[in-house]
Amino acid sequence: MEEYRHLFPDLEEGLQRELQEKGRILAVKAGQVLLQSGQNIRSTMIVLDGLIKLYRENDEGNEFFMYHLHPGDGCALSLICDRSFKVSSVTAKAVTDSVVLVVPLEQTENWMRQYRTWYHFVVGTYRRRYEELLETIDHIAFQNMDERLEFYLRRHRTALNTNVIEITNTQIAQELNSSREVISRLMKKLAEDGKVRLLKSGIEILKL
Amino acid sequence: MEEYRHLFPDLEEGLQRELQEKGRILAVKAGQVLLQSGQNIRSTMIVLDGLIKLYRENDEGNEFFMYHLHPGDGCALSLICDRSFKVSSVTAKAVTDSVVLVVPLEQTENWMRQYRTWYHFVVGTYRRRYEELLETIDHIAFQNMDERLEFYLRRHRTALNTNVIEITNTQIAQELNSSREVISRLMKKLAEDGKVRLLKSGIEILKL
DNA sequence: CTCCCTTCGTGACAAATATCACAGTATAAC
DNA sequence: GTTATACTGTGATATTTGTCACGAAGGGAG
Repeated sequence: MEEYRHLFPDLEEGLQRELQEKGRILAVKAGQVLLQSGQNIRSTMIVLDGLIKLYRENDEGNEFFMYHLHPGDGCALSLICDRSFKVSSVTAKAVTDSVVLVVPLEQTENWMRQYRTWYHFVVGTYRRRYEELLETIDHIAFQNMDERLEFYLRRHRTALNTNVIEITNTQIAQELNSSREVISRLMKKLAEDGKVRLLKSGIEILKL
Repeated sequence: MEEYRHLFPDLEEGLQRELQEKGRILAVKAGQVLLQSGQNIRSTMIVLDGLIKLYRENDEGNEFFMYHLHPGDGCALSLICDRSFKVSSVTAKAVTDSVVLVVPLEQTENWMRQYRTWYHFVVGTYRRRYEELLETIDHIAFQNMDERLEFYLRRHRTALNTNVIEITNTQIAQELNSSREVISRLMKKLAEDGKVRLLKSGIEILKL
C-alpha cells in the first residue's frame, strides 16, 4: 500500500493510515470480472494499478461500454452505496492485470463524516463519473457511428497511454453495441483517411 | 416551508430548521429555465412543488431528455458540487408552475458532515439519478424508437400523474432527439393498437 | 502439412430512421 | 371573414446501420 500513496495526495494522514489498515489489496488478471451486474455490493473498490472497464449489460447479453477506471479512481457506484447493500447494475472487468484496494462499506460511511478529504474524494469521483456518463449519452444520442468510433479510439489511447491498441473489431462492435461488419467498414475508411493504420493484431492511431 | 415538511420525513429536526432558515423559496412559472447549461452553480436546488425536467443540450441546439425532479427531489448535480463552483452541463426547466428551495452551496457542505440524514439524502439522490441515467442509456443504446416512445409516455404519465398528456409531437421529437414525422407515424401506430388515443391537444394513454 | 478456429473484408439486402415536400386542420389575431 | 400560425398526416426518397452469406488470411494443435 505504501507504494500507492502518491495516488492519493489529497487524502489526509489519518485517512491514508486507515486505508492501509482497513483495506485489502487484491490482484486481478486481465479479463477477470470484479463486479458482476446483479451482484450485491458489500465493499468499495479503488484502483491502485492497471485499468478497469465498466460497462452496462442488458438481458440479451448486449453490452455497452461506459468508462474506464484508472489508478487512483474509485468505483462511483460502490463508493456511495449505503448499508442497504444495493445491487450492482453494471459490470466491471479488468482490461490489463490490475491491483485494487477493497474496503468494506461500513468503513466508508464513517470516513465520510470523519474525514473532509474523503468527502471530497467521493464527491469528486461521483461528479466525474456522472459527467462521463453524460458525455457518453451525448455520443449515442447525437452522433453517428463513425464519430463514436473515433471517440472510442481516442478514449482508449488516453486510457492505455499508447497509440497501438490491441483489440479486435468484434470487441469494439460489442462495446459500441454495433456489428463487426460496420466497424470493419468504418475502420477501413479511417485507414484510408490516414487516421489509423491497421496492424496484424490491433490498430495504430496516427492522428485523431 | 412548514407546509413542505412532509416531503422530508427522514431529515432530522435540526436540519429541518436549517433548511427553513438558510433556504430561499422560489416560485417559477411553467417553462421557466432554472439552470442553464453552461451556467455556474452556486446553490443547491430542492423541488417543493410542481415538476422540473432535466435535459442535455448540445451545440447545435439539439436536446435530450434525462429525467424529472418531483417534490422532495434534489438536483443531484448541484447537491454534490463542491466549492469550486463547477459549471452546469444540463438544463433544468419547469414543466408546470413549481416551487423550489434554494440553498447556498456553503451550507450543504457543512450539513454533509454535520447531519447524518443529509448525507443519506444526498447519497440517495445521487444514486437514484445515476441509475436513472443508466436506464436512459439502455434505452438509447438498445431500443428502437417505438419502444423509446412508449417508455417516454409511461414516464410522463407517472411524473404528471395523469393519463392525458398535453404535448405536441414536435416537443416529443425534440426530447427524444428524433423528428416530428417519425413520432407522428409511431403515434398513429400506437393509436391503432389501442394503446393511446389522440386528442385534439394531447395524448390520452389507454394501456401501456 | 492439414485441420480447426478466429478474425477480417465485402457484396447484397433489409430495416430503421431522417429528410423533403406538400396538403389539411385548427386556432388565434386582426 | 380573412389571414397568420402552429400542429398534424403522409407519400417519396435518402441515409445510416444491421444482417446474411461467403471467401480469404493467419495462427496454433495435432
